[in-house]
Amino acid sequence: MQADTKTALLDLAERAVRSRGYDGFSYADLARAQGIRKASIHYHFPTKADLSQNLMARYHTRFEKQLLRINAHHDRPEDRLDALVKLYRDALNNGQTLCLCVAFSGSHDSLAQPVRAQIRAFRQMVVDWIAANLPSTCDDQGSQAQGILAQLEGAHLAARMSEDVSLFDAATATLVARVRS
Amino acid sequence: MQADTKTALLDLAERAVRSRGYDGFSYADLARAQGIRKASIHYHFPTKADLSQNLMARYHTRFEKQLLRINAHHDRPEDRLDALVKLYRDALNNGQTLCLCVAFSGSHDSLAQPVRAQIRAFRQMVVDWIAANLPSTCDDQGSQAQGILAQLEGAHLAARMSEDVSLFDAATATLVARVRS
DNA sequence: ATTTGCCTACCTACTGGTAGGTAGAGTCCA
DNA sequence: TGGACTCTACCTACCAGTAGGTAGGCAAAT
Repeated sequence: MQADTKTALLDLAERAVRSRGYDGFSYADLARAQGIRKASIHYHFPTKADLSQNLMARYHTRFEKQLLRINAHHDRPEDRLDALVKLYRDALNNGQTLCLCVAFSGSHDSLAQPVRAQIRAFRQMVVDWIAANLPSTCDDQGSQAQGILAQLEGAHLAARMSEDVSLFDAATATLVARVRS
Repeated sequence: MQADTKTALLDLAERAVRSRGYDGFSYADLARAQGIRKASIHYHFPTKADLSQNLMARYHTRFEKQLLRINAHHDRPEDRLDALVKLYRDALNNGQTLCLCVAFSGSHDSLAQPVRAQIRAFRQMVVDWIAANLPSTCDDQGSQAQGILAQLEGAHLAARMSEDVSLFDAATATLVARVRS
């Protein structure tokens, strides 16, 4: 089952990047975890850059789908923002993993150019969604959205460092309140 | 000049961690940059964990001093917050480096326990300073402060990924405005 | 018969860390 | 004054282990 192994490898790699960083995991780790040999990983993903691109592409589409689901389930801007915060909260996995985008950002210099572009595109996609779902009374929706995403990602970092999701809650408590006001 | 070399190594290592991450630099890199042999680095800092501890300790005291300087130069809470934002902006080095604390956070699993504790202590120190310098009209100063630090660190990530300091400006534009209101 | 998905076996370069040595400066005692 | 000793700050040479990556083979499925 090619597809199964490939997907399993992506799952393992995603968890690895999000918990240990891009420079913190190796093909050997992946091979061990999946129970196959290192060379077989190269069959599915010739290079680490290639693996990373697949990782980001999948993450992008998956995340975008979740944003659309939020739109489908909630009408009011405040509720949509609430749901976004919850989405990021879940992504934390109890303080064990960062958002893939945040995890990659720390290893900027080690990343291949296409991956960097994908990360920028991902951020822009999320910022655009936030901006579009801000109450129309907000002024300067662009900076508002950038600020909100920054706060969400920073809250991830804080919670990850203490392995404590309550730090995420504390750091985002003001978020929705700010938008409502 | 023992002190000079040791300081130079700390400077190099700090830049390395902040631009490439903890798992993204090696003793060999440092040795090359300083023009001495790898083994000589081990003379000054027996292990990488030891080096990291020195790094964080120095960063903590230096940063704390800068916060005290802000207090000495500004009286109004808004001005102090403004100065803090400027401090983080400068730390970005034009999108080339993260805050040391953020840079370490992504490699959580690779860090020695004492270093993790130092990072948590650093964050707490900054949060306490922010909380203490919030307008007294603010309610829930704890979450406010956590939220502000998160936004600053998230803004760092955004700017780092695009190597563009203007993203930091966009992501922090709402910050002081929020406190003033 | 070819493709798929894995394997063994290997490569070069590098990882953090260690063993043991040495030039030179400073200190201490006679 | 000069020999004995110690300390600093570096060195060469090495260790086991790991990094990402490659060449070529083999069995099963299509």
